[in-house]
Amino acid sequence: MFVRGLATILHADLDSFYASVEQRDDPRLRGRPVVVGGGVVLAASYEARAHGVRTAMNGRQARALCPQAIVVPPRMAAYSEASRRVFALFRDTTPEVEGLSIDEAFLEIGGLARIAGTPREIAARLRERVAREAGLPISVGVARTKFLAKVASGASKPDGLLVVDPAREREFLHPLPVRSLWGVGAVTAGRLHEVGVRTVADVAALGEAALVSYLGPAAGRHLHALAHLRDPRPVDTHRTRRSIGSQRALGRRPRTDAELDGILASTVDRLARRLRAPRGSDRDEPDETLDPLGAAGGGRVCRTVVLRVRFGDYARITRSHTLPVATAHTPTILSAARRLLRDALPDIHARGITLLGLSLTNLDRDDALQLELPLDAHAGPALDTALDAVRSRFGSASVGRASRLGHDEGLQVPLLPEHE
DNA sequence: TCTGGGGTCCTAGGACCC
DNA sequence: TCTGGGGTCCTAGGACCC
Repeated sequence: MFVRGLATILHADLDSFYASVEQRDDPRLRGRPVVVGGGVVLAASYEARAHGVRTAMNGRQARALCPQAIVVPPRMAAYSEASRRVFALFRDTTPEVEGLSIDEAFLEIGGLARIAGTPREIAARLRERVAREAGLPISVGVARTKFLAKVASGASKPDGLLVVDPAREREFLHPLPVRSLWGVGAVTAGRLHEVGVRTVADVAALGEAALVSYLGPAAGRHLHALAHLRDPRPVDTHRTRRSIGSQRALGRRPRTDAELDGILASTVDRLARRLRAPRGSDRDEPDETLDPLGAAGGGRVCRTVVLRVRFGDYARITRSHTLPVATAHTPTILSAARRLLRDALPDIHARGITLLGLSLTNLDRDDALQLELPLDAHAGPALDTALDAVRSRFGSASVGRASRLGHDEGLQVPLLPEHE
């Protein structure tokens, strides 16, 4: 019997996901080193990892480390389908699922004790179902907080289960290297190493003010809290996508302006289609994992267009433009993207270009009601009245991000009906 | 180590407003 | 007219994650 308020968050993480799908679908690959992706390693099976092959490593290096590796091209559609199947099992475990990526999610399992057993039993049953019904190995961590659950699933890999006893959190976490703190990458780890901080215990021994002075207010406070086992973030089932983007590496050879324009136009076309499509419908993006409203919702609109360029020397820049009104109209987005590219052309001519990309951000739902509110004492009551009206029609509604309508003209506030 | 592709969040400065 | 404080939005860059 477990006590509510102790171990209640489950982090589930499929093991070398793409490679596992390949081994599942082709028995000849089982037990053998498999590398997905030729130019760059997108995923490596544990047999390949044993030879030092790692994700994001370049293909040549991977083949040098493990000549016997079987290299297969990625099959994104198969991975999306596998992800959908596994997420259905997550949602069958608990309605409170927060997808983090195609192969990873948090599940809130507090409150399930009566009907489903202890956290360990729930986790073991989930792992067994994913193995049997999706044919994939999955590692699961269970703990009192998101962060500890994630560290636990990582520590249990591959194909493991680790439940962190709330009485032993400190002894589990403190010996780990700082790099295992969520948000500490190569740069932050280097900065901490400079001041002699190597383990989570070292971080915990530092005052919050010292961490803030090394790393800035957000990162400093965040790390201080994590090292002291504080992580109040709840499992958020309503996360929605904040941007969509696409980029293409171009190699080193020179490109004509016309070529770049063609790449830009096809990128805009693809992104605008993804924007307009009902969420959860596009093949290589299991959006519904991040957006449970996806199936019911309409399309989206964007307000900001971001051009991404990597020059011949691999230095990167971004250039962005925010439109006066949100849109999913291909020609509108394309003309904004073209203006950004045109302004970057002199630099591109001088330095060469090795990557061109575009992101669309400031996303909203296109069925949001754009409510215009005065900037005065009537705004609050007017918003309440409008929310009541939307809720009486749709059942429930939430308030989106407000934006200003010029100087003194008021606020524009999207009201998002929540179907069902 | 000669470097993919998809994302998230934070910071900092300038413009502008009250 | 000058000065100050507080706030938002936009842009650019950077760190980090899978």
